[in-house]
Amino acid sequence: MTAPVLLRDVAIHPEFLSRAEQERLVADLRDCLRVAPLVTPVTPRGQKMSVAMSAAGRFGWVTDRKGYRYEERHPSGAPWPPIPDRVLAIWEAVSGSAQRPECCLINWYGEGARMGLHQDRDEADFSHPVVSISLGDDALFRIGNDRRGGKTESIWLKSGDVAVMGGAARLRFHGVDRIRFGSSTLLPKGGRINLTLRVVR
DNA sequence: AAGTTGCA
DNA sequence: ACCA
Repeated sequence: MTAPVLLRDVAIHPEFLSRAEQERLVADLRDCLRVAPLVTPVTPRGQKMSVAMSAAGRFGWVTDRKGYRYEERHPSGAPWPPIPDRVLAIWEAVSGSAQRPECCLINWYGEGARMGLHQDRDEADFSHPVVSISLGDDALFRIGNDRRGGKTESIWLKSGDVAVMGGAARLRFHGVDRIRFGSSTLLPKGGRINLTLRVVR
């Protein structure tokens, strides 16, 4: 395990997960997605997002014409599946938080998918970090400031990297500018899965 | 409002 | 690649 890299107060653990661990995680996630299939979310302004989304845990983050919020059920009406133990173990290893995450957002990036600069601020307590796990294709991650505007910095995240956004990084605007589609062999059809773990209440 | 585009 |  390599020492964490700091980028604008985000602690990035390169290659935190071995290839075998990544493969086991992907198998767990396939089980989750059978219960809670990926959906293409719509923003409150009616624009389709380019990422496909699902979740595990008590709460899932959702967006539609009504707004951004946490919901206890998938849009189908079914409860979200539990967060896999292997995912919880990563949180316990890096978060420094005594509380367990209540949401594991599952974002799937296909070719050309992006995530615009945004803040994670739909949670009640910002003293808990957000933990982000990268699986599959490389992603160009960008991080800025607590408010829109100003300088930003970017880094390529690779499969198995784990990023912790806590403290000064917790409310920074961040996003994904680009995916190097096909750069990893983890997912046979290509693409990237990002897991974000959060304490919601 | 977690998007999109045009321009430096 | 980056920003308004």
